[in-house]
Amino acid sequence: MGKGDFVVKGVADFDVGQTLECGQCFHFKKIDENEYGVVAFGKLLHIRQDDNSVIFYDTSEAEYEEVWKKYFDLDRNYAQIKASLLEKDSKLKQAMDTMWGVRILKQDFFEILISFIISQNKQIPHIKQIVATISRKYGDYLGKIGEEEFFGFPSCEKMLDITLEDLKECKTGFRAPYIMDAVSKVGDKTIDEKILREVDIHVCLEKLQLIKGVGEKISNCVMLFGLEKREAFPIDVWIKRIMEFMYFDREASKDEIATFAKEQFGEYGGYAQQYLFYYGREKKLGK
DNA sequence: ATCCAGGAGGGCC
DNA sequence: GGCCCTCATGGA
Repeated sequence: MGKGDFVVKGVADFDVGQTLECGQCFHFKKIDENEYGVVAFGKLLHIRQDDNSVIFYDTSEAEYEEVWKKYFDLDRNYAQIKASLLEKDSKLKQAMDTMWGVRILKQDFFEILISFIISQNKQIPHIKQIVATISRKYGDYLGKIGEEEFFGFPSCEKMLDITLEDLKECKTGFRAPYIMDAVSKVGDKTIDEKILREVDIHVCLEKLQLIKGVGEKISNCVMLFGLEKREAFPIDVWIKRIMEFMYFDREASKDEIATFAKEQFGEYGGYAQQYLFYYGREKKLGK
């Protein structure tokens, strides 16, 4: 009764583990080595990779084309992106060669917005836990892989009914009123995804920061991971340390780093950021 | 135990 | 503008 498995062979510049574990996504569960359960856009995917062939379990070709190929950004030429970055900056080579299989996911705007509001002053495992709790309590049940149950992230409409107390029960702490504000502003179209996609990065940054608890860093994450603005360059504590270590050899302000990154990486800022973030964090650069 | 985590708001100067 | 404190919670 399954749709059958869909297998993609000969994929380049893609590693499912690296792509999911690099810190851009909080809604997945590792099943085994190179094998994951992933939730996105109200669907559950069971995926596994063996070298350059990727198995999408119980997935039709149509669903792959419509949903997962886009989600994993598989129709983009990363070899060209890497070459362009390297042409200007050979320092990226080691990070890029190590994290060669990272692709930037095209995730849902609303889920990314709420997830990165949650992310402030928290470690990645705990962010994942809170996203899972909110999904379990307020999202739709999507199925299970083994004993693990998966739930979709609730829509904005559904979250409009949630109270501050409900959110605090999900361990969101001082972020609860921030989430309430985001839900309300997306709900009444003060924040409109369609418009945000059309405007340039500076206007987008301003609009996103109308939400309480959303500053420059979270806005840049939302633009990069949820609005496909790949020039965005989020600067968090890690990227700050890594950039200081690799390019400044001294302390540098976030503004200074942002200006440098724009000049150095340009339209590929988001890709550079992701390779550097993941590599630097794994190697504990600058710590 | 104290410190810190993919930050941001608010008060102060 | 910059600097400092605080926010709720859990892991090292």
